[in-house]
Amino acid sequence: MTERKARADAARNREAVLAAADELFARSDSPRGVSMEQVAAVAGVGKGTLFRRFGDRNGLIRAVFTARSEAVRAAVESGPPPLGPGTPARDRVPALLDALLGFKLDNRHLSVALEDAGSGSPYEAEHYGWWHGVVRDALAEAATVPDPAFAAHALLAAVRADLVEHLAAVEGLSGEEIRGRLGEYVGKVLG
Amino acid sequence: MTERKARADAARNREAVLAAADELFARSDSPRGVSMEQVAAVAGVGKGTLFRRFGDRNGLIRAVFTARSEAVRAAVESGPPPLGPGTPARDRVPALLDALLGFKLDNRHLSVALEDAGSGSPYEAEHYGWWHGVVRDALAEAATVPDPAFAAHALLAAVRADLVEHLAAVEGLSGEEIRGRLGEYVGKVLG
DNA sequence: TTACGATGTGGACTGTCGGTCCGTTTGGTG
DNA sequence: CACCAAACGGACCGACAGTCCACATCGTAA
Repeated sequence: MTERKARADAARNREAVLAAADELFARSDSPRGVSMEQVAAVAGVGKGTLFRRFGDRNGLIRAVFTARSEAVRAAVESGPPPLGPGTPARDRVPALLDALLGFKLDNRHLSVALEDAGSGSPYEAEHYGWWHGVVRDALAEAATVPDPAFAAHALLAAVRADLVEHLAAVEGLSGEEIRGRLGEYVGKVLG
Repeated sequence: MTERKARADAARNREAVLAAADELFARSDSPRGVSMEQVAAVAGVGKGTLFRRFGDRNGLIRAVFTARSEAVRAAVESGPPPLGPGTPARDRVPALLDALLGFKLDNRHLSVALEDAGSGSPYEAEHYGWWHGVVRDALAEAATVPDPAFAAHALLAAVRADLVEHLAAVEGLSGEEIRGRLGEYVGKVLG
């Protein structure tokens, strides 16, 4: 029964690393410009600690991403309409995609870093599976599209981080403009 | 006027490198598993030569990709309907996307390698700009969608290499199944 | 309070890889 | 055949992900 309590310094370090990584990814132009050594240094922690806690580079990025996206996830899983469950499917699909887009706009660097993903496609990340499931189910319930699973993939692809980044940075669209266009597009797909 | 003729060995080496890279990308599971040194070795060429000809890793991948996609490009630019110009826009859009999907299915490794892209998003590659232009124009002509530029991005996103790879490898769909679903989806978008 | 061992720590070290540099070779030209 | 720009190749460099292990620290039980 004597379960050793987790050490306090470990938790503190974990937070420090998460904060440092978040910070650095936000500052750097390209996620590849951020090295693990930098993260460790800024967090005031040794490299060994970093790898012990997060396994590898991807693990770290995923951890930061997960922490950041907790709020949206909660809103979708148990928030009020139109995002939460119990919304008419027809209205929920656009709301879901808009929320995801909003999140990516607010966390561009981080999202790009995650999809950059080193090895392993974004489609292996558990968070993608989760979004796909939610959107697919909503589409199925709306029943306006022949193959909900495929349509969910296709719609999610329309808000991929690097596309969003391109629209914002290269084509110079504002967040609101992108949201508007996505909304129209989703409307068209829903028929 | 005395223009020196290009050296024959240079051309030969260029081809050797292209072939070696193609080969290696096809064999390897992940594009990152292929190093420049390997390519050089298989091509029977020094590393210096490799970099002199192609600039950097991305340059090499782009060159291989460009060489491979010459045929599709030609078919779109000056081939017979429904791919070539002079096709009713309403029919051309699905044909374009199907052709692009077909190409990616036939060249999965290479396409993934290109989108992997090291630094720099796929949206910076000139070939993306070209496809986007063609699809956008066709959509504009068809006039069934409010914002052709955005819709073109969204539709092209639906055939991104890593998504196609995921559908094929993880979800186990055959090429024909993917084509079918994409066709339905495009139909829905065109309204 | 103290002694002890599980847990955590940090940074030196390693292997790999992209990219550069430069002395040498080679193919075309006159 | 002599010449030289173009092409070559591989030793070399710096950076970085990931490993390893001697050492420090926290929580526990006596």
